[in-house]
Amino acid sequence: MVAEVEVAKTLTDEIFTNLRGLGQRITKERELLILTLDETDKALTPYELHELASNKGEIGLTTTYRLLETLLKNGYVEVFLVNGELRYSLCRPTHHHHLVCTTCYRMQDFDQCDFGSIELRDFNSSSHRLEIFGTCSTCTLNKIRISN
Amino acid sequence: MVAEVEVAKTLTDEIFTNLRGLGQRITKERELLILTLDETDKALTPYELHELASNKGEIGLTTTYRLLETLLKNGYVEVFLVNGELRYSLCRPTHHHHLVCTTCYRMQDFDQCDFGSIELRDFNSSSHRLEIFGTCSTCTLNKIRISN
DNA sequence: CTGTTATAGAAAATGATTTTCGATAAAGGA
DNA sequence: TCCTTTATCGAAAATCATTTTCTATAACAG
Repeated sequence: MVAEVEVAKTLTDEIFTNLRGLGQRITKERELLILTLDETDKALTPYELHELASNKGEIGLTTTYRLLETLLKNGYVEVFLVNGELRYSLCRPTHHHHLVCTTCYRMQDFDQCDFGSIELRDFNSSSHRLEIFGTCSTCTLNKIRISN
Repeated sequence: MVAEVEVAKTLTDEIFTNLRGLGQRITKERELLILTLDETDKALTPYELHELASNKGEIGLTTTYRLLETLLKNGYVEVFLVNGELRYSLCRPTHHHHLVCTTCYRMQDFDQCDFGSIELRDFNSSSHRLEIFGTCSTCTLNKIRISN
């Protein structure tokens, strides 16, 4: 028996494949937007994503909104409400939580989570969300530097 | 020595006092809005709050937005992003979490929380948020009833 | 009761998101 | 490779939520 080599798919490839499987087309615009989302670890507003992607090719803002909606529906993007704005960040549709820097909007995954075990009375829980807000190490250093 | 009887203030009275302390005025409109928020256990959109309060008196939508902003700034209201909409719910400015019914938007407080103890590398955490989404007992019953 | 000033509310402005619709191009099949 | 089908694109208009502006009103301190 030949050992099957399981090639770890990148997240972007997984998304492309999944969207194609749903009968959707991978256009150069969508590819560009998804790659742009993947390259940053910040949670972006639709406008910011559009700006970033526009540096690499022509993209409409409408298209940006449409792609975010599609990704959201399929669990490949999460929305955060930070400082009153909605920000989007690429993710795998699996269980995880986030550290959100409220200064630079950089995100880190955070996997410690005990909530499978919590007992709830009279409530049929389907999902939960844990977000930890604060300042990342880079922004903490910058603040110290600025105040000196 | 006479034992002081500590009268437990209602949340609404606490808010009125606090706002007055900040030099703000308690108008009949603000009173109406705050009482309306207090009477429901649902998280409301600004529009819904305005509708509800309008049943009891004349209120402008602008005033509704302004009050929500003030309460938010002072920690007496929390915002939730549910099904793509922002919803507000009255709360005490203390540490707690929520069960959110994604069907009727009713909220319950939820106090079990171990996150004081979590160790984070390279992240200066200032706050966190835990939201448990699901279906409350009433909505669960309704769904069963409807499907039969 | 009176004066000061925060607040109310209508209307306009803004800003974000969605819809519309003709033109284009992705992907599957011949 | 070349069609054919049809999902997607993008510009513009429409919509919707929220904020700002401005003047009249009313809360509350003295």
